[in-house]
Amino acid sequence: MSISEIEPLLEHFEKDISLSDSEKSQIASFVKIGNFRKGDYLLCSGNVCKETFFITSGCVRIFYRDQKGVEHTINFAIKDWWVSDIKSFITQEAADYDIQCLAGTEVIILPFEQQDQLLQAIPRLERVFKKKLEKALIVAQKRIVDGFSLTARERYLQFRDKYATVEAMVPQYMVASYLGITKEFLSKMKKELE
Amino acid sequence: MSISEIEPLLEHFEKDISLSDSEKSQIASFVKIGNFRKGDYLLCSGNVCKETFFITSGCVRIFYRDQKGVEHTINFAIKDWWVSDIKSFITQEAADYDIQCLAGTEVIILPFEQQDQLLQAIPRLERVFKKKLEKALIVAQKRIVDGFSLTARERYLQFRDKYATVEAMVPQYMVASYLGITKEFLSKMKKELE
DNA sequence: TAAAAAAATTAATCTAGATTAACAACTAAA
DNA sequence: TTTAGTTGTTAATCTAGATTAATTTTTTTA
Repeated sequence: MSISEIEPLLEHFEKDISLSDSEKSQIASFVKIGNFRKGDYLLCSGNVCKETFFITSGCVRIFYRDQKGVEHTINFAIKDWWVSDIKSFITQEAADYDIQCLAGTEVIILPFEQQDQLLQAIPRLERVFKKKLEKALIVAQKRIVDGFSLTARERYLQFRDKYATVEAMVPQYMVASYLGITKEFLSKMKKELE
Repeated sequence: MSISEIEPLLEHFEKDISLSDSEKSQIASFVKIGNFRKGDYLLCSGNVCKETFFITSGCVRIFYRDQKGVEHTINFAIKDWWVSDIKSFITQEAADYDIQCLAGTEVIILPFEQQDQLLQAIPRLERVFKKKLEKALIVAQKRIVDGFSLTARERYLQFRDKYATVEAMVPQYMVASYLGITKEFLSKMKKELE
């Protein structure tokens, strides 16, 4: 890959650390570009998650399909976010989750083996990846607590507030599955809210 | 601290990386020992979380007290687990959560400033801390999904299975608050399960 | 050892949100 | 421009789990 093609990723890294030109080309040599259409899967549960994706445009969701076939959205990801099934990626075992594009989506792909090499080549990046994990954990803990302490309505209002961009990009029934409620109930709630 | 006093922490680290004797004494110089009685707070919400705790004996829980004063248990921690309010610890801003001892508890304390120094002194430890974060994130994501896809009964059975040790150490109403149900409902469920 | 405090149980009643099912609106392709 | 697929709405009914409140059991402390 050329440096210009992975500019969004470099900018993302440079929020936390600064990079020399040679480091930039090193990074470019470890990643590749992916282009996907709406509906495409970046990962299917049951397969091993062999790469992490950095979204440069579009929108994806990661979700779990339960025993009854009901889908539960774990997260949406848009521009400047990372996605993967982290458990599968780390252990290189079968994934529990699916990752699906909700629009035409461009990603920068960091394969498992290259991630190791990348971190060996530029150990300062450890900090960046660590921060990413910390942030994700804080958000996940908050979501657990919110699930316990807030009503569906309060969770929806909070979501609408914080993720307006996402709400505009995804079908309503996926928002419901992110909030942990049925699409019917979300529809009812939205009507009440006018 | 002497090396022998922090043996459990060293063993914990040595699951992932090996340490020289001089590194061990370095570690010892960064941490201190804490001894708390049942009911004591390691952290009160509103204060800054100035340290991470590594539990060597006893049991603690981290919980959130909501607007109505209802407590929601985010996690229990026993021997060989770390606890802190990670958001507050990282940002050094006021904590949202409380950490309370549920029994006489011995901890090894790693203060905020010393963590930095420790990681600078022994950069290989970054990997250990990263693994810790990854594991915590995987568990948290699973918990979100379980909250959406399982009944209270299924969640309880799973908890009982996985955390039998913890269940034996903590009052039932805290298990309920971990599962996201009321103590009354847990009591009813347990009766049905016989 | 009694008294007080903390934890657990029970049962009746209530409700947020699920389920079901029919229908309507929108989108996209042929 | 029709057809089929996808997404969203509405309304009736149902239920897992909450709430309330009284009572019992267990633990702690004096």
